[in-house]
Amino acid sequence: MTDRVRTRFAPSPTGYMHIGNLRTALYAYLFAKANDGDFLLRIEDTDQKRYVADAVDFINRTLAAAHITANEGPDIGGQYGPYIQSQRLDIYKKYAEELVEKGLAYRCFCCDASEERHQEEQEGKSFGGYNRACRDLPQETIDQYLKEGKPYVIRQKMPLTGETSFNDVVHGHISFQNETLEDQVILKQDGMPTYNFANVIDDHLMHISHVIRGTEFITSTPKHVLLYQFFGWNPPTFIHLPPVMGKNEDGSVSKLSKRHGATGFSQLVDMGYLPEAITNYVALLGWSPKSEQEIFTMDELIAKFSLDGLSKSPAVFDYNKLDWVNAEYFKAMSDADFAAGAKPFAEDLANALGDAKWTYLASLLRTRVSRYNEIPAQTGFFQALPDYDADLFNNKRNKVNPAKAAEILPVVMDIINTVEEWTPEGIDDKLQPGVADSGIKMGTFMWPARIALSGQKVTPGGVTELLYILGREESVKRLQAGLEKAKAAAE
RNA sequence: GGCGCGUUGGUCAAGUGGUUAAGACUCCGCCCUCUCACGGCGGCUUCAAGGGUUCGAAUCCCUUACGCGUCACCA
Repeated sequence: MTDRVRTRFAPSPTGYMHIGNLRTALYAYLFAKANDGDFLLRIEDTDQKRYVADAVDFINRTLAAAHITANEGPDIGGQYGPYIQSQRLDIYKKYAEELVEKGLAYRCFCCDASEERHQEEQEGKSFGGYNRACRDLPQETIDQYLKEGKPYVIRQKMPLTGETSFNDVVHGHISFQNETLEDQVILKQDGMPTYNFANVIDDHLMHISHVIRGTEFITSTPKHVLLYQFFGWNPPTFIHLPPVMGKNEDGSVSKLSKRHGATGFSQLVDMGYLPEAITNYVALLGWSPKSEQEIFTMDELIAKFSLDGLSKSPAVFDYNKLDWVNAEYFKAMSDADFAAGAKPFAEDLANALGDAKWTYLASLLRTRVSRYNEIPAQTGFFQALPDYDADLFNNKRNKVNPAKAAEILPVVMDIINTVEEWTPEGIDDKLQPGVADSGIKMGTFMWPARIALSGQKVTPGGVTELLYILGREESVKRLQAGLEKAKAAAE
């Protein structure tokens, strides 16, 4: 075999992919591409109990959205397929039998209800482990059981002494005492292989050169290494990634999961984060380009990615930083693209405004939101003037109060009456000189207008922009109502 | 509990025996300004603790603490 770099992403089909999993896929993809290698997708569905319908489709869609494309996989095929483990059962069976024949594995007829045993261990803290009762069964007994049709599993025969070690790219040399290794099941009663077995067989058969996966697999790696030895195969290079953590309510952290809120890739997209931004942020969680650049296209990531930038310690997922990254992408977008992307998040308003005004509004919003779903909160007043309090007319800094507002508002209305062309420029052409003529400071002058127009102190854009978007008729109506409100409050 | 891995500001993180310990996010202040935002400038806050080794340690060694992971016919 050549020394071509080949990596893989091997998820089990649960209908969910949080960004920790996505990151694993991303790094495997980046590393392969950075080295002109192949990246493949393999579905590890050896646990029928956990199988989720359409999960494979979901994984495909997620990877596609993140622009992570496989060279080989269930839908694309490839010369080492099939790429779905449940379709490779005869392969695992063959290799498991080979190990039994070599005396490196054995049939175990104990059939203990492992799930219950596991439960007990978890709760009772009795970390017993399998007692190896069937490890040295006499051949006659085995034949007898087989004839009776007694169900069995196949277990890996671990060495009882010595140690097994391997070199991990991020952690260095790691070794385990063989006596601590359980005679793990490699082939289940139902004929399915376990993860620890199928993984090794497939990685070898698919010529995987670098195994990139989470640290949770580091303790099972010696078992894998032993399996490679049993078969006389060269193990791949191991790269164990530190976990992505989520912040718990009490301030502690733990491995990212659904408990931590919306951390699924698709959930984040639904919130209005751009797939590119999510990928960009995730790339930086646990890997450093060792430069000050933080915004990367996928091609740049591929060009810059290298294993020595991987960190050993867990990283905490931070929405603040994701917001910032996403905002950077917004700032780099064209108004038209932003308007199009934002539309689904404010469908009614966009339709009511029409393309021209919606695009204009979007241009104002583009630097003011860090994800699309912040838009409704900032634009609700365009569709319906909120029932605001006249108290809003008070503003110390600009020396405005309801009485002052009652003086200013009529002037505003007079000015906009003179506007000929209802465009931002046309409005501003009258507004600017009008304010100057009034002798009132700009900030003071605009304050009551903004309140009357929007019913709130903070608006995306200034009065000119609000007037334009609202339209002449609606603007006058709101200014008039504001005047009444200010007058009433001034008395 | 055994085993494994980890620990640089609130978060991400550079740093590999000699640096004023980068940079980014967050937060705060100032400037710009028709509010907000953008942009510009500045500030707060860090080598988990204790022992060594060394002329010199965030960097090397040991111990402790803490965190995470793992001990399934789950992956």
